[in-house]
Amino acid sequence: MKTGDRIRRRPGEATYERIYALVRQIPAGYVASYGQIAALVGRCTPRMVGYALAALPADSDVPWQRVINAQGKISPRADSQGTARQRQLLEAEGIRFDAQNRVNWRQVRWPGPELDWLLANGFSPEPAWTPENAKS
DNA sequence: CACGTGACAACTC
DNA sequence: AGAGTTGCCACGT
Repeated sequence: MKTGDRIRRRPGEATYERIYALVRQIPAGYVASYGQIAALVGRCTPRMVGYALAALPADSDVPWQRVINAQGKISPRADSQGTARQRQLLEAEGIRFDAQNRVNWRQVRWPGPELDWLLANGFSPEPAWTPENAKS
């Protein structure tokens, strides 16, 4: 170990790629929060998840629309049309929004990947916390 | 409920 | 090679 090794990450596995790998596991009909993804990735902030998703190319195979904020709402961003598109994609997958434009977390929250998948892909078996849990 | 605070990697010159 | 730019959040008070 040299003095610059703050974060141990596997060679070739950039943080963004790990975020993408995780988001790819979210099945249609479920959504995850930025904080939930961040907790699974480890050494990652919810904001970074947003950064990573914002950097995705349009033709990406990552289901970015399945990640929303802890309030259960679609995060506003620069391109307002993108927000509408995200909602459209989610509704096509069966996600319902209430009058406040929020989803019902208890119904559609992604439980997370299988334990063996986590282990096989170098993720921590137990996420420290999720924002939704921390509040309650 | 509104506000301020915390905290990061990838890309582009 | 290094500095500057960019970008979809959560929490406590």
